[in-house]
Amino acid sequence: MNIGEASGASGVSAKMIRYYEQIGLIAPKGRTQSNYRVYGEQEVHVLRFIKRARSLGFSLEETETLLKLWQDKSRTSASVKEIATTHINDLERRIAEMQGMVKTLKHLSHCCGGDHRPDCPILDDLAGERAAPSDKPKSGESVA
Amino acid sequence: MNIGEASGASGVSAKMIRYYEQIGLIAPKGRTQSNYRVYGEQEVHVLRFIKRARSLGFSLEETETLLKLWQDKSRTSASVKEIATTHINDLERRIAEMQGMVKTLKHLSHCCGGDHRPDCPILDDLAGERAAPSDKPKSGESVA
DNA sequence: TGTAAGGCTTCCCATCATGGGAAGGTCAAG
DNA sequence: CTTGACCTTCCCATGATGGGAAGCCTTACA
Repeated sequence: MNIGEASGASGVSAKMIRYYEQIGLIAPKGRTQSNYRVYGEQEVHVLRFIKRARSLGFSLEETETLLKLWQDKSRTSASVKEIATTHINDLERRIAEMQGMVKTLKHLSHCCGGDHRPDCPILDDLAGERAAPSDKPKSGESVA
Repeated sequence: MNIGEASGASGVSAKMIRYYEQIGLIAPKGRTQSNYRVYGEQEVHVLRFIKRARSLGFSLEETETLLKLWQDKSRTSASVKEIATTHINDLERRIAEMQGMVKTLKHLSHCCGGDHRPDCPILDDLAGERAAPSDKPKSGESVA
């Protein structure tokens, strides 16, 4: 299988397959005489594993760890679960951060006329003219 | 005011102040004879505006637009509100995406013993051995 | 007044994951 | 044998930020 076919079979772009090889995440089964990368079912399976891990938001570093655990038959499920749990916490933290932004922005938008006049609570807030007291009850601590 | 003082007064790192200048977002009031950047209250105000916009998740490009609107006294609040609304939608889309990941991961984690044994539904899912049917009712469409 | 510390300058590099594109070799079909 | 589609490597770009080096400037202190 050429890289193009492996790409089609795995959903990972050829560009990314080469990149994953470069960073040591994967390797082709071999090369043809003309230096073309050759892949088999095994390699495509690994690529699909990576794609799925990425789609769940794992970084390539985490994905690499998961990949090693997958291939290590003596792993413990606890070691995998720990990575997943850490990742869940990370996602939830980022979600909460963005939800805070949304909450503030919705409040400001609600207060903004959205008409032809220049008066705008959104700009007032950005400029530091406190027009949205409900979000920042204490000091000027950033949301992010 | 030197860049260091402007940084302290605005909460934007000196590194970032220089970068914002480089991309044309801001400019110092001037330079000293020895080529030091000089800032005034006005510039610090702009830096704080940028910082607040960033903390609400606006990109630098959006921030630039907001900054121009802020300085344009003939703007309409509708134009500002539109940017905010677009940004809210973007944030909500990303939040939903991550919530999907969390949902799947929590389900998998819940199914995972987290013990010393190697059996792990999380890895099984990544490997494509469908152990978590509740998330992917139809085809193999990625979450992301 | 000399010197040392610390601040400023520019320039280059790294991150993270991905894509674009150029220059050139290879393969398969016509 | 040519043409087009594929492959190779290499370089560059993204977005926002930080690190660090080399060298100049300023301030404070002895």
